[in-house]
Amino acid sequence: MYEGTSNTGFNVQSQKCTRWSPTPVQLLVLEELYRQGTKTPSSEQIQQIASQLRRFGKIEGKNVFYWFQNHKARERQKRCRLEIEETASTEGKKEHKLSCDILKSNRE
Amino acid sequence: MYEGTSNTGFNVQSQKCTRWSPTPVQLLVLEELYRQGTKTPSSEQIQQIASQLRRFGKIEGKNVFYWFQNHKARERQKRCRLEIEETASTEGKKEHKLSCDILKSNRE
DNA sequence: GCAAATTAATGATTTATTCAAG
DNA sequence: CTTGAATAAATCATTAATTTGC
Repeated sequence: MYEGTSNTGFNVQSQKCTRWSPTPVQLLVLEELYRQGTKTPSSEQIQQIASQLRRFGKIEGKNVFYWFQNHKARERQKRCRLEIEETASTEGKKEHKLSCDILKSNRE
Repeated sequence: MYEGTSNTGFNVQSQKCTRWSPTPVQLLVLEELYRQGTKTPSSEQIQQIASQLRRFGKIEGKNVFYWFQNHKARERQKRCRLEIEETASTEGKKEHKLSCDILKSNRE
């Protein structure tokens, strides 16, 4: 894992320059931006977002950049995992129309 | 419980149910399947489960589909009641207004 | 004990997302 | 950029538990 685990109890997470993590409000705003269509912001957008979010806590452009990159990747991973899970029993994509058929019977 | 104790004894399961509800045995089997890893069954699985469970009472594929959807969602709800950030009481309103500004400026 | 009234569970619908065809 | 496929989240609606007064 990380290096400073043992030794005397220096709290790596508390005050010094550990890795950035968003404050709750920053996270809320980032998620909202993502939802509204900002998936891969340009560097201009990144700087703008960072400077406005700086009001809620320390943040840099690269943090914003990484956040969007990671968030997009993880959303994709999540969906991939679900789809694989779903089709695990059958192999192909042939069973992908599943629930629609099932539901259609009583859907009028 | 289920059957009426005395003279009002209409069999609840037999005739006049608008919406399905699982018999105890059906519920046990569904829960066991879920516990064993069937979270979002494919349509094939759904049909198999339904026809096996039909032995214990009236049931359709869509009932199975809905049951897994609801069960998964509600299990998740009960396991995820942390991180209520929404409004941090005093700071909440002020920060919310500001985040709206941020979103507006970045929207287009 | 038993139903009417009320509350808690949960089945069924609708809505808002996601990724990735086309 | 638009749209298809497929949810999962949010919501609606009805059933079962329970509370309550008699």
